Amino acid sequence: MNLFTDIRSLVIESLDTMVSDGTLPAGLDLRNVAVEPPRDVAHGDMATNAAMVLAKPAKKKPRDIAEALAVKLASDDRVSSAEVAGPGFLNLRLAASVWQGIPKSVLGAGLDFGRSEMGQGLKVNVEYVSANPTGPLHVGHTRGAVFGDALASLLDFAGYDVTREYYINDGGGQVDVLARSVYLRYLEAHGQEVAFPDGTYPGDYLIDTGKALKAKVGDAYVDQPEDVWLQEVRTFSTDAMMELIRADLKSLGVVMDKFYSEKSLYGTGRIEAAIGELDDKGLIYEGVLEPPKGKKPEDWEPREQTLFKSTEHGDDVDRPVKKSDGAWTYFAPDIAYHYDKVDRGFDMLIDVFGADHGGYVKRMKAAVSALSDGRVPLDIKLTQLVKLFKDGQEFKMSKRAGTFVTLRDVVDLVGADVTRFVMLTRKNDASLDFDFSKVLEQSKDNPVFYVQYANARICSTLRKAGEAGIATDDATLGAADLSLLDDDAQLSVAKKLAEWPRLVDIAARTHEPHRVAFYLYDLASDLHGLYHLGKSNDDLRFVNTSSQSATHAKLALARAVSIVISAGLGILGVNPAQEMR
RNA sequence: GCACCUGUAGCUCAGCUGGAUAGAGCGCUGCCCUCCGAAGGCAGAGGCCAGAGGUUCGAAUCCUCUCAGGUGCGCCA
Repeated sequence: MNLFTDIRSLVIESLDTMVSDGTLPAGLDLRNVAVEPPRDVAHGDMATNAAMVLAKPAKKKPRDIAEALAVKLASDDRVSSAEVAGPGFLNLRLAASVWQGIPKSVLGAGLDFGRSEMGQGLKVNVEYVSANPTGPLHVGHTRGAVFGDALASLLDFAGYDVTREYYINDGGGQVDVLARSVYLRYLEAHGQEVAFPDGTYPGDYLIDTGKALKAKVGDAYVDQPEDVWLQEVRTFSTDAMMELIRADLKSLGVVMDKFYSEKSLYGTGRIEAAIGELDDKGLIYEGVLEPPKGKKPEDWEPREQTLFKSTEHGDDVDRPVKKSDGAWTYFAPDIAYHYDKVDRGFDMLIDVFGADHGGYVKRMKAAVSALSDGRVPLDIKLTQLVKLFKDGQEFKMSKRAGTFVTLRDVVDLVGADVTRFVMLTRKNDASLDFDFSKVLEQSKDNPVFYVQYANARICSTLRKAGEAGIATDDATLGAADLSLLDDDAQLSVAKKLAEWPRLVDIAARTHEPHRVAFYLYDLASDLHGLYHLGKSNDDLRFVNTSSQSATHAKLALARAVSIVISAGLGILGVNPAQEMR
């Protein structure tokens, strides 16, 4: 249920009757008619812009439309008043019983309250992380992982059929580099002195992989030429790295539905098929690209390459799919991979990239647009960088300085819950400050704590009530007489709860899970405020033994808040704490 | 040079398919614990929404240009 869409339906129905009784002309476009919470609570519970939107096409004054509409709306039981205000807003106040019914709805639906049909079961593929399998995940990947995972959960909650996917870049030159690096560690495991030249990965994390290789093949590759061992060591190494990465992700609570290997595209004709598809559409040609103006590479030479005419689908320049030596560029398998996603029947694709891949967005969209004839939308979300702080001091990551921070470091230090929540307290396209000291602080300055604390408070209150002999199970609370919730402070919390389904729709539509985090903070704030009113007003104390029925009603409201916090945190992948320690 | 992202209170940031007097936290000032968790609450001060044009009933939001910061720009992925 979503009260805002319910009331919007009522507005639309009323407008329809106004059409049939001749107040409004037929054939009006009602799509821009909105029912929203007003910014200022003094304006009522909901406002509609219907009169202003329709004034011009209906050739009527907005206030005239609004007044006629007000009469219609006021006749509905749910509406207690409808007033024309400002330039033609219609401010609605809903009957207290509507708000009093919200906790009951929440208790009835449980964690599914707010679940939406918006997605209509459409198949969505969310691709995220997709880090090169050459080492452990670092902080930058962490943000992408959390963002993608929360977005996937959000879309699931909004009624989409979601697949979480990781694209393994195991087909390019960097896995050769990995294989050579592991080979050096392998030699080291055999007691040889090794040096790591430029173009190899000197990180300690490959020591174990080298030993594991030794355990598997013994000395079979020692002092052998590269063509003997490269292919096998490459497979062995990428498998090992993916095992590492899966474990890293798992420590964050991220579990993928599918890992898709780039390598699996080679030698199977799939790249050729994808490029062939583009060729059939007349989008592939041989040509020479202009050098970028103002930043000409020093070794620039005009060379003929196979190009994709991405400019026909919104890109700025055409992009090479083959190198001048005839080998595929990295773009070609990416095209094939996205072609495969389209082929698997997804209705919508989402890619989550780091901001440093921003230059890649237009060509990828162009490719999907071309391959699906514009049928399948691709949204690419870029996650901006994470700046690390300790005690307010920024420190830069540097492998050389030993301040390279991995995902695992972060999770070990502050925990998966804190990591996830903090990563979502900023819009994806804004950079994020992550202060190791601050995120562990137990104060309202720390939103993770603040939201957790609200839930813990409710759980504590319910526990206390139970100890006082008051039944606190959901069935009892759901049957409470909620008309006893008649204070404005209580009703405004119920109103905030009623916004949850609407927020889910907005966040899912905009692909912005951070909205959930901000909503939860607001809800927590309302709860804390209401809680404190109980300090000075016994009637507002959740547990007040002088009236058992009122206590049940108030606990129903509190429990409903707890349920929505739990559901919201669930989307973010954060555990709702029952108590603070 | 071009593309993308960002610019909102002293600081860090929200701001709904364009809506009414632009919000929150920190910091600052002043209050509130015999009582459900004060790890909290209430109130106050603080704004040219980077700047300039435009679109319209109405713009922080959409369009154009300018400025500032970030990211990237064939044969790396």
